[in-house]
Amino acid sequence: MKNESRSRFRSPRQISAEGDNQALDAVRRIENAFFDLSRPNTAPRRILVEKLAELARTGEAFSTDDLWQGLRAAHGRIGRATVFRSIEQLVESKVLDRVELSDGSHRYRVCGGSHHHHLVCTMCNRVVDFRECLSARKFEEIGRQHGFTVKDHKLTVYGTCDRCLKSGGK
Amino acid sequence: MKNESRSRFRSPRQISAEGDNQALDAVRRIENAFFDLSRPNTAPRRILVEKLAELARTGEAFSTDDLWQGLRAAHGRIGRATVFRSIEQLVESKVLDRVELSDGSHRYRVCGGSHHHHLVCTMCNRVVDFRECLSARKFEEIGRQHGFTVKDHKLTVYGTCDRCLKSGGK
DNA sequence: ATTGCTGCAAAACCTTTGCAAATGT
DNA sequence: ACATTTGCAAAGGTTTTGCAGCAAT
Repeated sequence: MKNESRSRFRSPRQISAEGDNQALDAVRRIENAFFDLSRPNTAPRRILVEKLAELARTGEAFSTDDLWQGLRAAHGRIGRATVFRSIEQLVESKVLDRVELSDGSHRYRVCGGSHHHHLVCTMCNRVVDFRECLSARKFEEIGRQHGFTVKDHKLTVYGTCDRCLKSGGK
Repeated sequence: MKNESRSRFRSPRQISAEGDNQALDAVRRIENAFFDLSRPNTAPRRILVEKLAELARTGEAFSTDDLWQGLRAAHGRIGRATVFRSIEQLVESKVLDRVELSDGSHRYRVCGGSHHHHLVCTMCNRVVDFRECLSARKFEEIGRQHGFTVKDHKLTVYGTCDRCLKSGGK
């Protein structure tokens, strides 16, 4: 079993300290989300936390199937249902974001704690965060104009990332 | 088997129509969308146009199943597949908008020709348009900051409409 | 006559559910 | 011991696909 030290994992290339902090923060938030909901610290959950921490570090977006494959590759014998149930809980706990791709399918992503939205490459499905948004006042105003009490919002921007542009428009 | 990202290109831009008679305009745009893609003016399509014109008038959001049920009630003998294929084409042609509800499911909606976004009631799933948005310059800037060429975006606001608020919290 | 659409049914896809067995506390 | 979670398999719901027949041009 792995001993969780605070030392850094080997990083393939230099990643900003901010990124590492975010990943560490993510681990804490993932663990909290699980422990808030229930007691048992089970093997599948430890593996999940480990995997999600890795995904938090790289910022990769993944499908439920990606995650399932990754988990069983790392540890075999993990049920699909467990993955679905965990993802559901973690989305609920605001640890994961559900991102809608341009084709209508979904990916998940370990999200930083603060307000942000997503920029999605329509070719490679890479997802990147950004912070720009309308002001809270603007949203209230939109609600007021139509008789709604605004609770939440989602802004997703679609485009092509420079990697894909370079590697031939296709 | 993997879910290969299907090459689904989004069509360029929407036509600025801004007409007040949105329903009539919608009929024209629906017909154009069909005729642009193919020649045959078939019975199912005429029924579809009729039904969609009605939905444009009421501004109602509908699921694929809603539409299928509505069509067969109105005319019987319409295949599910035909409905799916038509919706796909019409979304492609920017005649229909795909709206994501707060639970992740989708509804469709005949959209006005001009730029707009959606305000969704999380209780009754009513959908309303609004025009507020970030400026085009802002989107370009977001893209530039992350090395993306921005093509499109989607802003969805979730809340509770006053009807639902009045009729008890639930 | 040719071309492309349509309905049907089957297949594929993705997600949820039921339950016995395993696991953590 | 007890409560909860897990894995499995089956079910559920939705969307896609293959194809023979049909309709429009």
